[in-house]
Amino acid sequence: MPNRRDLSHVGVATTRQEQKERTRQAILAAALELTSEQGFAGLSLRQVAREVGFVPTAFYRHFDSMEQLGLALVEQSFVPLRHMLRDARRDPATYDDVISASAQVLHRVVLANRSRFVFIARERFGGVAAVRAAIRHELQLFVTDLTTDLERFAQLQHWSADDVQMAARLFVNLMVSTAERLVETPSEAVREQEQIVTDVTRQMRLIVIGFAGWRPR
Amino acid sequence: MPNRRDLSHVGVATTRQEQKERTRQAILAAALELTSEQGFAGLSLRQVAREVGFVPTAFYRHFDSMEQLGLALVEQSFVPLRHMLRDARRDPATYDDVISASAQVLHRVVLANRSRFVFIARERFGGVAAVRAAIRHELQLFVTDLTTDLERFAQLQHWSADDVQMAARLFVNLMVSTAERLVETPSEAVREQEQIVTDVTRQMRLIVIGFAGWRPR
DNA sequence: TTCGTGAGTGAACATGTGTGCACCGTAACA
DNA sequence: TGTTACGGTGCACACATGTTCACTCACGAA
Repeated sequence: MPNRRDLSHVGVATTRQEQKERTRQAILAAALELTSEQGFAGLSLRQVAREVGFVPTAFYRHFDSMEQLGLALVEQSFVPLRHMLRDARRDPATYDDVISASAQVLHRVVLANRSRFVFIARERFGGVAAVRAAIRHELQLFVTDLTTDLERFAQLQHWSADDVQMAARLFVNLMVSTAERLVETPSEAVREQEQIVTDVTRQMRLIVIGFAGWRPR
Repeated sequence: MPNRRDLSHVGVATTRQEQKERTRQAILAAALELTSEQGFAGLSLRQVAREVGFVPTAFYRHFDSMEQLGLALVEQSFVPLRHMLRDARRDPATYDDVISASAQVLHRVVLANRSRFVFIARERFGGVAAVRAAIRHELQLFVTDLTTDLERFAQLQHWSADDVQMAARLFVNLMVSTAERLVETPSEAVREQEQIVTDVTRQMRLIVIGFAGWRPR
C-alpha cells in the first residue's frame, strides 16, 4: 500500500495524479503570465518550460502541442465569466437595479481575473486559428443564453426572434468591449476604472430605454 | 544630368526615391499579408524579407525595427477608416437614413480593406505594446471627433459632456465590434454578411431611440 | 518485497532567428 | 565627367526553437 504521508517535501500532499494536476496548473499559470506580456502566438514551448522549472521535453507529458495548451487556456479563462452569468441568473435581481449591479459585478470579476481577460481579449483575434474559434464559440454561447433570458422580459415578448438576438448581441458586445476597456486601464487608475463602470451602466440604460420605443418591423 | 528614361527594366519609371517608396510599400503589403495568417508578434524580419524578395539586412534600410514597421502598419491601416468618416462628415445625409447608410458604408469599406481591418482587430490587443498604444490612440480620436459631432444634434443639446462622450464611445464600440464581426465572417457568406449589416443598423437605431428617452442626471 | 509505469532528465539534431560587417553597382549630384 | 550617397548583397556569428531518443528513479499496484 502506498504511503500517502511520505511527502517528498514539506506541505504538499502528493499522490501521483495530484502532482500531475499541480504541474498542469503550473503550466497553465505560467503560460497565462507569459502570454500577457507577449501574446500566445509569440510564446514558445521552451519559455513555458523555463518558467515552470521544466526541461522542454517534459511539456509533452501534459499537452500534445502548444495549440492544445491554448485551447485549455481558453477553457480555463472562461470559467469565471460563466460562473458570473450563472450566478446572475440564479439570483434574479430587482429589475431597476439589475443594470448597475451587473456593471459592478463585471468590474469585480474582471479585476479578480485580470490575466484571464487579457488572454481572451488578446487571443480573440490572435495568431492561433483554433484558439480564435474556441473563443468565438464561447462568446456565441453567451449570445444564445442571453437571448433566451431576454425573451422572458415583458417588454420584449412581442419582438421577433431576430430582434431579440440582435439585442442580446449588442449586450454581449458591450460586455466584451467593457472588459477590454477595463483590462487596458491600469488597475491603480481608480478614477478611470469607475468612469468605465458608470459608462457601461449608462450605456446599458440607454439601450434598455431603446427597448421601450422599439417597434418591430 | 541623370537619365530618367534609362529604365533598369521595363514598365516602371524609376527615380531613386520612387524605387525606395515602392519597396517600402512592398514591405508593408508583405507584412500585412503575413500578419493576417500568424499575427504580427509571430512575424519575423526574415519572413518579411523573403516575401518581398529581399536579403534580410536590406530591411534596415527602411525600418529601424519590426516595431517601427508595426507603427507604420497602424498608420496605413487607419487611412480608409479616417477617409470614411471624413466623407461622412463632409456630406451630411438626411437624418433618418444616416443610420442605414452608415452601416452600408462601413460594410463596403471593411470589405474593400479586409486585411487592414484584420490587422487592426488582431493587433489592438496583440503582443506589441507600442502597436496597441497606437491603435488605442487612433480609436480615441474617433471618440472625440464623434463627440463633437453628436453635440450638434438637437436631441443631445442639453446632455452633459460626459453623457455625450459616453454615447460616442458606445457608437465607436459598435463600429469596432461590427468591423470585427464582418472580418471574422468569410466574405463569401453573403447571407451572414447582410445579417451583420441589418444587425448593426437596428442596434444603432435602438440606441438612437434611447436618446429620446434619456434624461440626464 | 518486487516490479512496471510514467513524470521528468539531458544531450543532440536541424532549422530559424536578429544583427554586424565588408562589399557592390548605380542613380543623383558636383 | 567624376564622385558620392545609398539601396541592396553575402557571409558570419551567437543565439533560440521544436522534436528525437535513451535515460533515471520513485510512486503505486502486485
